[in-house]
Amino acid sequence: MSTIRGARERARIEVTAAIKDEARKQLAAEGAAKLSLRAVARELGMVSSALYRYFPSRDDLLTALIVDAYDAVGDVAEAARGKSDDPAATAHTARWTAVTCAVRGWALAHPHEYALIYGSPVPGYTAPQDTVGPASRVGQVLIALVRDAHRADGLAVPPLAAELRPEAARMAADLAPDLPPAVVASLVSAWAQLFGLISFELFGQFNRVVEAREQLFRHAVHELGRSVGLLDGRTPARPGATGA
Amino acid sequence: MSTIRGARERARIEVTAAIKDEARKQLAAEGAAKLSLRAVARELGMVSSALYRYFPSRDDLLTALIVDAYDAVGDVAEAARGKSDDPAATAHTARWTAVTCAVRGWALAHPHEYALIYGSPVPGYTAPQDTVGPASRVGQVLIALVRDAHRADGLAVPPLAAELRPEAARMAADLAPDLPPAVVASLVSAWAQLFGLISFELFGQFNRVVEAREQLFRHAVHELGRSVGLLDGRTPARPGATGA
DNA sequence: GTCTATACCCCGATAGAC
DNA sequence: GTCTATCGGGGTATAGAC
Repeated sequence: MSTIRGARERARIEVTAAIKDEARKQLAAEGAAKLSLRAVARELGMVSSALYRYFPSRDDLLTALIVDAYDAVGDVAEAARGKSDDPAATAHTARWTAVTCAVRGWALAHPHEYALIYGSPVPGYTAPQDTVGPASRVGQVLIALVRDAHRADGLAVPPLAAELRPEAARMAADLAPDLPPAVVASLVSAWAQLFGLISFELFGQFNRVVEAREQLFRHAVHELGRSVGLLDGRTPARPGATGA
Repeated sequence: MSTIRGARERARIEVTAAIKDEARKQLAAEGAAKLSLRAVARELGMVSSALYRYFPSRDDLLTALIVDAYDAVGDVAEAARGKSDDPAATAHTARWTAVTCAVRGWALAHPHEYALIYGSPVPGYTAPQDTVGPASRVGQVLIALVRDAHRADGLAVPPLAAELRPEAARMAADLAPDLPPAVVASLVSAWAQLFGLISFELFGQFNRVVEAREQLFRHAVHELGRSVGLLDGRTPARPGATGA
């Protein structure tokens, strides 16, 4: 009996995966707004009403795709933090570059899933609570990376406008109490700016403007790394530098 | 007879405007992917086939909305460049802040039109040539602003990675031959990063993360201004500075 | 868990009368 | 330039048989 239930569950998992795979194909063809259970069923040789046993509504399927996409890019970012281009474990800028380039690489390889999570919100769809954990993973990787750098080499703490000080303190308390508030504020900015670079490339704003996109990206994220205080070999010798 | 033609043309312009206004409302409710001529006609008390006298297809209506949106944000940016917060005409960072804040303000006031032009591309729609001019206007404003600063006070030319040098030269030749290539490359990056900040705020990535969004934005764009070489009062005294 | 059938909607686009 | 009518699609979701 347990084997029967096991077999049934296995089948269910397989069909669920097939539905999501087909849905991802449709995402590419028609976009998230037009994702339809019927079309997925048709392509799978099923009838639409059968899908409702797997996903109670179109929005639930969409949520599953969103969670999967956040997890996929989160996996890629975490893996890239583990192995950097540079063998020296202390080369934190190399890791910063590795993580940001890995995120860009995933986005270029999965443009429609990227658009699903970092593009315009799907009209009429409101993300349930299930998505907030996965959505934070790339940010967590960046925080962890900067934290490592802070502990090992210190950071060149960036300047912080007076009007931003309370918010920086609040964000730091929320996100990384062990980091200087100015670093956390710059990191949140850098996080948004990083995805700005990727989105412009992916969404066509760089058409007829930028050709060597990887070079521009690497240059920009290198500067972003500096903006959050990463030192890339230089010893601080600047007033704001913090020790390990 | 000329008055008749005038009246007809006036009526045509008014109906065209009414169609676009209603289409913009639908953009907000359903998103660009689901924009439908039929729904627009229904809401206007017309029949769908009548709309085809004004827009030969759904995509043509979409194109008109896209061009209008680019022109609207372009207008706002150009106006903000004219009048800055700071009375001193040479306060180029103040103008930089004014322009970027104006763009953000327009985006917050018109989130769906913003999503139409800076969000995920509409599936199945390819932008015709008509959009490329209007699409470049904000970028042109930023270039003009930096050019003014360059002529008046000089710029602190940012560092330029060797691998980016050819592309920077190419972009400079295309976009602003009178500016140092390193400045042009940084400006293109800053342009993308600026919209990254706005998109994250608008598309919900800052939910539960950033509260004082205007303060964070102002801080970030101030740093972006520095990254392209704006001096904000400081005299350069740095090796890369260029005179007027 | 899959099927058929159904209720009740939506769309783009065109033809031809007025 | 607006209308009716039409072609030929599309969709979500449920009921009920098997």
